[in-house]
Amino acid sequence: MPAKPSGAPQRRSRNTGAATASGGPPLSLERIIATAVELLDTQGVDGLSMRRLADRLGAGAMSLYWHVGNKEEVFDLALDAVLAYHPPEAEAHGWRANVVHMLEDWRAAMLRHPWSAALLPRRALGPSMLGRLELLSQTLSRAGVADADLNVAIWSVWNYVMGATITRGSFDRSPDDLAAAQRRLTELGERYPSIDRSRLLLDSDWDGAFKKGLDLLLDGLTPKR
Amino acid sequence: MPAKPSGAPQRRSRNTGAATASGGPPLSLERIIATAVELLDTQGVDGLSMRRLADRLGAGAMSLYWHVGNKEEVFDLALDAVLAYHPPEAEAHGWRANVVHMLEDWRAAMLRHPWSAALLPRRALGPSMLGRLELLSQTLSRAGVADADLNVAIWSVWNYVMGATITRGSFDRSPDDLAAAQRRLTELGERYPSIDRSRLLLDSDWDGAFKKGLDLLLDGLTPKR
DNA sequence: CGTCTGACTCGTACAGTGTACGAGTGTTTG
DNA sequence: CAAACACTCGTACACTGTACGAGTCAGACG
Repeated sequence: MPAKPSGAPQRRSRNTGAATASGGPPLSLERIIATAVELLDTQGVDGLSMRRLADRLGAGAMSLYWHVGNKEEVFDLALDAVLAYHPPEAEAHGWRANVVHMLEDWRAAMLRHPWSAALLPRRALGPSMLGRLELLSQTLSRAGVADADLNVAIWSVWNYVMGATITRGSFDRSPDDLAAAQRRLTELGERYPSIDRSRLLLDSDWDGAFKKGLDLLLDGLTPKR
Repeated sequence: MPAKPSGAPQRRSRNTGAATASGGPPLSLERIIATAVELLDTQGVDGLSMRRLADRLGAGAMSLYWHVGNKEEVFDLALDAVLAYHPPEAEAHGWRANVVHMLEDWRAAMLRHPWSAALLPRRALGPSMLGRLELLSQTLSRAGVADADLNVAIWSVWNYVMGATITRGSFDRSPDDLAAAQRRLTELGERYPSIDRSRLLLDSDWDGAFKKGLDLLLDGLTPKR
């Protein structure tokens, strides 16, 4: 029996210097995840296959499975890596600025890595997301939101950002798709006149709308001062 | 040359009565999509393969490709089928009730078909979604939202529902997963004290929180009366 | 009647996928 | 030295989406 208990994969990565067959740097969980993120950024969700990932690492496909239980875990870890939050060290701008910073950082991270929006609904909450939730929870609580309203407040803000990011992410497609959308929209002008008139899908100031809506929400959720 | 121009797949479905090899009812786009939804409901996103779908229809796998361009299109059509909105015929409850009804119906549909949340971020807006957007746009506009604020209002509400549904969807997992989550959460109580204290992930009254948050948003977005 | 055209079905084949299995390597420990 | 460990990886298998082309049948046209 070699090792590899499937119940709790170990991923110790002591990495005592053994290089891969092609002489590249040794495999490690960090390197695997970093390369996975790279691959996802350049090729999208469907572009990530275990073989391609291994190739980029100069390793055999099955070598990955020593460090990782299965492909899903690669997705989980890549997602979590990309969503990690490092709050700014010097801050005294008040609770609201902190919350807004964290949420905008979240949104920015997901837009920087568009595949994350497609992955998020499938995966459970990883440490990064839990950390953000915890921060949100603490900050709102400290801002004076009553315990009875806290959960509503947290989820409202959370959901808003989640939805805004996912919606937004589904709109920056390739120029081809964009041209097609333009064509289709004018053709559909009669069927969807109000959407057409407001140029909802075309001219929307996403970032501005995001910020405005968030402000409104926070105004409504926290005790007025 | 048989036919089948790949540029614009035809899917006419004249269906002159030719039955499938196994004697079942003939293939048609409607039957394919309905069965696809069935399969997605019972087996999830990964459970839908062209071969399985064809088997359920009593047809050969490649027969599907006469009616459908590729697998992605099956996803698109299934998603759109599930998200179609049929507003109640008799309504005079005012604009707000109409908006709320449509949004709750949307949320209910997505929770009834959990795979839809995973699919939505990947696909463009289909007719059903556009129809809902159009309705939302018209209703808010008629309710007195100024043109300048209209897009912000639409997207805020939209994003809220989207996020709420996706978040919520990622929490009703199998009993196994739920037990595991419970175990993990108490273990993580020290790392995420505020989440733990508020029992944010466990006891949350999702439906109540959804409605409250939505009310708050609508209050903030529409002219006060 | 024969032939033709188009609608539709489907068997085969191919390249690609995730990963189970087990043999291999080199290092550390007893 | 031997045994245990940490790790790598080639082969194999079941399964995927779908390109290709042959096959079936209904109705139209001569």
